[in-house]
Amino acid sequence: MRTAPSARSSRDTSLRGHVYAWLRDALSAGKFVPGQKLTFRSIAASTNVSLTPVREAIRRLVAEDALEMEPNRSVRVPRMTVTKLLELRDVRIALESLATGKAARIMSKAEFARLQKIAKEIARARDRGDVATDRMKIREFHFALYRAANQPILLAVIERLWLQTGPYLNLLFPEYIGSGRGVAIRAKLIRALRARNVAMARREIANDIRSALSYVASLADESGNIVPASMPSVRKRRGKGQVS
Amino acid sequence: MRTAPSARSSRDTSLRGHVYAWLRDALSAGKFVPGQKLTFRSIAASTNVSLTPVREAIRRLVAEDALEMEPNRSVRVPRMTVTKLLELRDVRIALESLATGKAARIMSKAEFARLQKIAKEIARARDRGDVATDRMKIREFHFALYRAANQPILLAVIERLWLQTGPYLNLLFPEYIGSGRGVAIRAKLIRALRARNVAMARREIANDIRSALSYVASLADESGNIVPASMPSVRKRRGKGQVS
DNA sequence: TGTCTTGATTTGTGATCACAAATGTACCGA
DNA sequence: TCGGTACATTTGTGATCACAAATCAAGACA
Repeated sequence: MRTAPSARSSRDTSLRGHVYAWLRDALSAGKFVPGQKLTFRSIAASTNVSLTPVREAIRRLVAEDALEMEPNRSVRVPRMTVTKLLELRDVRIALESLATGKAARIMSKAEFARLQKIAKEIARARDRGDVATDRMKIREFHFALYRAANQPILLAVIERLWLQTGPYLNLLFPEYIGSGRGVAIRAKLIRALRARNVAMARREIANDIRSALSYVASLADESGNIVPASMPSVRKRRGKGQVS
Repeated sequence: MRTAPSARSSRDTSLRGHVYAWLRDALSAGKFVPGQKLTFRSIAASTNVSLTPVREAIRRLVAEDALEMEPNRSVRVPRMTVTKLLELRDVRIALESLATGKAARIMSKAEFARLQKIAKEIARARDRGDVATDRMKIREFHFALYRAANQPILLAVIERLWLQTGPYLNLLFPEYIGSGRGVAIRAKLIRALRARNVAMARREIANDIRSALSYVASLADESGNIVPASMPSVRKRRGKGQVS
């Protein structure tokens, strides 16, 4: 297996690293309600550690824009808006095109094969309706590609952006995913990579990101807010973290 | 005056914010030797605070890749290499071109004027050989432009990248700066912006970054390391943080 | 009923302490 | 002279405490 969601903090044995991973995974999985306030002590209780490591973990997430810290010094799960999502879309297109272009030039046969294999696994998971591994494999596909570019700084920036896009990619299921748009693009992408056609590879990855995130953006309500799927039966005590 | 180096942490009255700003400015100014190990207690002593806020400030810098944390849990000032610098160059080109393109579309007259004014101030500082304000104004010019793009996420990412490029831009003085290459590009850039010529504006900002950072990269020694200028008379006790 | 005030509680911040891992140093044997 | 071991010191980590700012909950008054 060895999924290793984040390549950078793999072997972090510290408590702070543990809390960080716990929070990051919870955020990615959409286990928090956007706008929800997180208190240090409640997280400390959930993870069975003292305040100290919790504080440092939260501070890191804040630095990565995965959490927001308000002037009144309370931390909240960021809300997603169309504006923000479209901005993330454009930044991701710029950076992931760059990474794809670099990868197209230097990828090895083994890396082509790995991509192909992951694409097959995505198709298989999709056939049996396994949304969880479908999502995981999509992420794996993208990062296998970007890692092949051999650009650690670029990779780190892209990882942070994915952390922000976080749970909202769940909204692609089942409609967008079912449309087969992603499959077609991925096929063309692999073909372009194999041919070392840099321009075409860049175009395809850009298409993939653009169509997916534009679709998610189209799901916004009238006030521009976007609510992630797979949420934990929304808390009764509304009003607290909601409209502000 | 009101320089406000980082728009995000402007009004941070906390001790941790103070330490963060202190460290960030010291890093940007090249007051630390690359590879130098920083101890929590020494920074706490320098800033007259306890370990707690120092730890959180350092953690933030680490998250922003402005400091490195080794597996043996010691934090060091990152060393710059040609490889890293060229990667930063390409990422910066991608993102700052994007920001410039957006800005070109929506900039107001007032913002054009502000850019023009800063360009004049750069020229004036240069005439009197004032390197310090020259550098500061160049930064101001770029960020006035990027801020005009009205893309907060993009701006935050760009800020982090500049933090990494940090003191190495000092190496542009006096040779590259004296070549007048930057001045010519900036003039064309402003013209393109005024004409709302997106493609040309993007091309010019890309040229600016590419030529500047490629020049810095050319200053690397035979082993690929790059040493910043304006350093504090290198510590006698070598061997500690040097070649490893 | 709605608004302001007052007091109780929650919550983030910073300092301090204890401890273990990492580092440095002196001493020993080959 | 070189390599390794034992001990002392430094240094990051995590827990705990004190405190002030923020938040909440009643109660008073209009």
